[in-house]
Amino acid sequence: MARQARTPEAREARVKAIMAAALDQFSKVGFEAARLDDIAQAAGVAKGTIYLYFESKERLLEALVASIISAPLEALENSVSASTAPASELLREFGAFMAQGAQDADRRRVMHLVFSEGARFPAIAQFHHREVISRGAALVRAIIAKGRASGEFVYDEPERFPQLMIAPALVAAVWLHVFDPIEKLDAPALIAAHVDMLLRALTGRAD
Amino acid sequence: MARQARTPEAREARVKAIMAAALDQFSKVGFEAARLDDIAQAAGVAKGTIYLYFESKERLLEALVASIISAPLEALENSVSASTAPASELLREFGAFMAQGAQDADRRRVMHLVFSEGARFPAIAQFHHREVISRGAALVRAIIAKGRASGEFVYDEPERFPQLMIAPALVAAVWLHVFDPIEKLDAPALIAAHVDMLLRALTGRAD
DNA sequence: TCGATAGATGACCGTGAGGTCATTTTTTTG
DNA sequence: CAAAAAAATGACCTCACGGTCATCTATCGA
Repeated sequence: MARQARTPEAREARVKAIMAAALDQFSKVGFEAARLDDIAQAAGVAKGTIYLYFESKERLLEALVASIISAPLEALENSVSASTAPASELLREFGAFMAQGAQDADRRRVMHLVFSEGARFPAIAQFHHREVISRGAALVRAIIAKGRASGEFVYDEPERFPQLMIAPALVAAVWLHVFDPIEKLDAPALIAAHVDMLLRALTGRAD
Repeated sequence: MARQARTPEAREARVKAIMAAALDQFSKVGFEAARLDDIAQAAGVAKGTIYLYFESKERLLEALVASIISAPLEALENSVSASTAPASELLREFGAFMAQGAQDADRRRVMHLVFSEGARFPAIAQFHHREVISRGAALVRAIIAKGRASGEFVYDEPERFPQLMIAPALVAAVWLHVFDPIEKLDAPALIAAHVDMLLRALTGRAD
């Protein structure tokens, strides 16, 4: 096995390789069933090496989930708060963001992991709720409030239940993992249809 | 430990007890982590007894998932096909059915199990798709087609993506399992809001 | 060039769980 | 009531995996 120079970059690359391999395994066989030996092998390191970077299998999962979330939501938040576009346009942007997320296998796999194992790992559920769910919900609420204020939207139920906006992303994540071999799903089209429907309901018009 | 007479009823009761205990454990700690010893103890039998009724842990999971599905969907199908009510009424009925499902902890737990472990157990994913997903989708399609035919509905995207109708049930199942300790969700209200929104989009009216 | 130090390794340990089966208990039968 | 049959039991076997740590290796400072 080739050894690398001990630069910080090499260290980071190694951590990334371990996390990528772990996501692979966790996602494929589940957290419990995933074997550290396999993860180590896939990452090109020895099992002991994993313990130089992560305290335990559970911490590895946590670090992994945290690492995937990162910047994208923040970019959307900035874009939305800076924009002067009509609320319907912002909702479409949100939809495009979800569609993009649905295309990204890593993000989908992390989502599915959170939904599958989150109940058993409060730290992960908490983190995901704080960093993704609640931020996404706030964004949806802000957009709808804006549309209501401008008179563009005449209906505000989804402001009470922002989950209704995010639902198709969840459906896509679950479907692509569980039912895709049985029946294919065009996730971006699903999300687009959902946004379309939402806008019809919100504006009361067929545009 | 009390022994029971060997009537068929006793046998069935024992099978049910084992499956109930198994659902408990699988749902609480996941399939892999669930221990047969615990399931046996909770069911009031010895571990060996489980193997008199189920070939393996995996078969136990399959039997369990299959057993929960049962009749309720069929009742809804019959009710819908017999009804002469307007399509919007039928959609609300479907919503009520989902809301009821969201209240039933066992059904929710099975749903969550399927979504969590389904990818690893093709038999389960296949079964659930055939017995629940595709039947639910067909029902939604039929209702919307009826509404379109009668001129009641002026929009048909959800006919292409019946998943959009079912989405909030999935959201509810996942949310109640993963995020409920962090943020409560009123699942029936969520579903009602969703149906309301769907109807606005479908009819083009604010009723 | 040569210790010294930090990093990496993988054989090994302990534990715990799925599954088996000889034994025990209950029921049935003659 | 006794003996045979069926059902239930739980101690035990096997094996695999998370985690450890003595050993080895690469890098670096002098």
